[in-house]
Amino acid sequence: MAAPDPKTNQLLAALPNAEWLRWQPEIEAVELALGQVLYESGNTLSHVYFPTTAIISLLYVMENGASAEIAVVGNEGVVGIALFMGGESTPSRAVVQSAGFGYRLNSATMKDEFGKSGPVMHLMLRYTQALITQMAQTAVCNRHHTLDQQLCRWLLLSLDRLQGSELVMTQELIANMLGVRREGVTEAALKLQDAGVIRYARGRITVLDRPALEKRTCECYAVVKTEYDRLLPNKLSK
Amino acid sequence: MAAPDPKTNQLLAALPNAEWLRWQPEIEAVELALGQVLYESGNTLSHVYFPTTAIISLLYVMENGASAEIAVVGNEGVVGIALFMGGESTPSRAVVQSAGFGYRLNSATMKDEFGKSGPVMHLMLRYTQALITQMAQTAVCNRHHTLDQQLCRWLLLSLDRLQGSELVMTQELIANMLGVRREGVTEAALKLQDAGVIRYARGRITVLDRPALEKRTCECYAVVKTEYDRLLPNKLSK
DNA sequence: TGCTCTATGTTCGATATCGAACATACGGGG
DNA sequence: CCCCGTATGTTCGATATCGAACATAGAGCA
Repeated sequence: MAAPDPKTNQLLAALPNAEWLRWQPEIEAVELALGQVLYESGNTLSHVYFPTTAIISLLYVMENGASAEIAVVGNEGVVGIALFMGGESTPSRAVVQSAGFGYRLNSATMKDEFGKSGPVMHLMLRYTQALITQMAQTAVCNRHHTLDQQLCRWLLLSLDRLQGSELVMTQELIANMLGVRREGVTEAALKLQDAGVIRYARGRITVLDRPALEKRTCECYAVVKTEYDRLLPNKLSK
Repeated sequence: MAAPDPKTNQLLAALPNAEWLRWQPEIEAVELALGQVLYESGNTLSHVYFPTTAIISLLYVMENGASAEIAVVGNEGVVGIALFMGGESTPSRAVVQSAGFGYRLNSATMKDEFGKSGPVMHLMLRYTQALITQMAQTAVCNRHHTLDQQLCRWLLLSLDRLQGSELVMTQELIANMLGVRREGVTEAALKLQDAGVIRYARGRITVLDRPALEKRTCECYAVVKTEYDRLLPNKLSK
């Protein structure tokens, strides 16, 4: 399978032509395998990644090895904001949650472009604000909502970043993302399957009834979605 | 009580002299009363606030009225990052958690200064990255740690933003911040009081043994603290 | 002094999730 | 075709927190 058009990534697509022409020779297509680690907690970043068909999880791994997903990044975003935020690293890990393709840009070029201020900077910052909303809402959701609701939210956020309606993802992995036990995910997923909302088998989950998922999830999904739409309207992609 | 030196705020203190001289005529001292709302979810921000002695909570209020604190901002930071991130608003509310003073700058000036790129931008972005870490860690903590641990984390984060070791804060308010029931806070606080770590009475909490708090809290406190220290070293304040 | 409001303390059963152990079952490689 | 590893299903007691109701007690004010 060949790498998709770079403009499949919405941030790359939103670049004004002048910037895009400057970047074009620098960006590099990469295939991202399930489980691949794009950066490790505390390490200096060598590249930023613009996913096209892959989905990346930002997760925090605790001292005892348990983990929790802080945010998820797909073709709407970029992995490695610490680079242009000025911190160079973050205390989280970026892991490929769904295999696919993306493009990467070396850190020096990214920082150069960002430093020119202008449209690249504003685009990156608006995206970062949307990401902040996702993180904040994850905190709220972890506090107040049931595992059933959170699973729906997670499925919807993943779905929004995929082409079809099938996720290649075991319950075990979802449990790691949500920071709960695998058995809990099994129970919640069973309810959804019994209700005809999803169907799954051995690491493949198919969403059959998206509206039903939206009915079952908490307000957090809509808050995040609305904020992404507001900050990164698709008009930009034209 | 008079307003403290603006440079009590570490971001203002870290400004290079040229920027500081430009800002000085523009910043305005404000007294911030307990419970005062600096901005409301979704509203366009008219100012950014640099707390000196006050502490501000960023919290998300759910549809059903329950709330959860996403992050806390004291004299190390600034309230209203959405302004320079480009979003103008956020789906959260900023409330004064501890009365005190601060300075504010109107949004036009802030955006102007930020747009000049240079040191103001980099400072604001590094701060924003630290804030992102705090939010991310709040999500992790909400998922994995006990109320006892979270109360300790919360007390420590507040303490770091105060002068003395006394917090003016009822258990009811702490419960709102943490997104738990008041009774839960009472139980956790009782354990701490029985252990001689804190003492409290009718809305005043005194921390007697800070090291003990640090022993009882989870790793989240240290992660956040370390990241703030890394991104905003005190060298800047000189 | 006494009243009243607010802050804190206590108890109860209900519920969600955990932790662990074990059962089933699909599917690819030999 | 069978075996084995991985994915999923099931159960049980333990625990943390919830939700609600009620008890106590300091603090300010009439």
